Amino acid sequence: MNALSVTEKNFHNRSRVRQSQFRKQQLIEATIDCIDKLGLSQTTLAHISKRAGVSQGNLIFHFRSKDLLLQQALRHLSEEYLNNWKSALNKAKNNPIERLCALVTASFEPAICTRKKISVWYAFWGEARSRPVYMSLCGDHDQAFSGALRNLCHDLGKVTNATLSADSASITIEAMIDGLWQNFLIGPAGFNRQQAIQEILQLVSIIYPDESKSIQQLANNSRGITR
Amino acid sequence: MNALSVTEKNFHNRSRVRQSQFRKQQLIEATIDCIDKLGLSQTTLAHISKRAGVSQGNLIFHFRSKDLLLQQALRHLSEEYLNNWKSALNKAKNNPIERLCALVTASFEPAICTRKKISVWYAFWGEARSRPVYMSLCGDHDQAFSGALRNLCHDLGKVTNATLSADSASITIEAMIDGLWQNFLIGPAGFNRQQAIQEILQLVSIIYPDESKSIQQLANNSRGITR
DNA sequence: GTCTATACGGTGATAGAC
DNA sequence: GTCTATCACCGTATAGAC
Repeated sequence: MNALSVTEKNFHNRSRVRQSQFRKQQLIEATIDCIDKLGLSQTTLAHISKRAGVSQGNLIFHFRSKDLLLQQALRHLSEEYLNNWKSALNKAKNNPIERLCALVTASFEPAICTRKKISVWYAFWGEARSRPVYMSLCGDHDQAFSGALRNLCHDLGKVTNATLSADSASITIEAMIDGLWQNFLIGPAGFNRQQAIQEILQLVSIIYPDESKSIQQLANNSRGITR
Repeated sequence: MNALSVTEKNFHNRSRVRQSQFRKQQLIEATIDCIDKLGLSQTTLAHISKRAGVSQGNLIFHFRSKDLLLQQALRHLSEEYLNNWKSALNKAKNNPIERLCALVTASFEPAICTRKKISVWYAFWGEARSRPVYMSLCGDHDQAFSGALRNLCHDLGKVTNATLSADSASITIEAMIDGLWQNFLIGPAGFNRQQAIQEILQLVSIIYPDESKSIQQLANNSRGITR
């Protein structure tokens, strides 16, 4: 085996791998669609394959079993969520209140916060107790987020007045985010992302009253962006 | 048919109805256990009947179909939840802040707030989009609660200082309750009801800062009771 | 009301051609 | 990689005895 053939092989492997990855992504999307539309209990390989426009055998070929396919779907959502808030945090300036607002509003960005995806999250959460795999996939994303939020609240508590302890602030803010998410699923009809962001930033404002003006500014900016 | 026979018939009917109701309740409990332990997607008549100690045919006899059984299970949870906060509200004094605290802490009473029941709620929410029946069963309970909460926040806003508008306050408090519930399912290991109540009352305190002392008193009382 | 036995359809997964 | 054909199983629901 000479150098050239190795390069060629790598090239082709990579290309194949990429195509395979792309196909997998596509099948995962179809799976998520089905879970949203049918619920986990009625999501079958038949439905998924039909929606994806491939054969049932093809699904098994790519994921080995239905179980692993569902796990990959959850993993996909989880990583997407993780990447989203991490990049939001990276884009934010070093100012702690800006970082907090960035983290907090990230959960309501259009890429993450859709009725479909939230519905699928709930489907998995509903089975999390019976499937440790789901639980750990959910738990990992959750712990990282909680940790980042808690750190920011601690930092912020050192530089500005707070009406709650750092730990309480982070628990409160996170619970509020989760609760607002639920509104997209079973809440009032007109509820939307702008409203969610507005409410959560108001909450941050009453936790850190001295920062309310800068928070208001950030809110105005983000409103401009998301429109 | 004379008067006596009618009375007798009513008596026997009532007795039978009651026994039947009791049996149904028992079967619903088994169903909830299964949804918690297995998830909705693996909850089968076989598992439920085994857990309840009856035959599979018996289940169908009482509920006509698996679908209706699941609906009854959800309805059971929903009514239990509704009755719980309504009776908490009835027991509370007329003082608006006490009423708000009663409503808010009701969601964390031991009868309602167990890991098992929360897990089952999530299972149903996860299928709510695909099953309009579930959605409306969830939505009804939710709307009544939201309405009561909103009214209380409006009343309270008239008699005391508030850092949020009445509408925002009620949205925030409700989201916080929902988000705290999620902590029981996938949150940190040590999370418990006392902590949840403490956090939610702190939130109420910073929304209605002038009431924080009386809220603190109520918190101490409830801690004594729940221990 | 409760049981057992059974019908029937759908489900995940395999085998093998292309 | 993708398909079709096929299998073995498990799910709900029914029928009918007790």
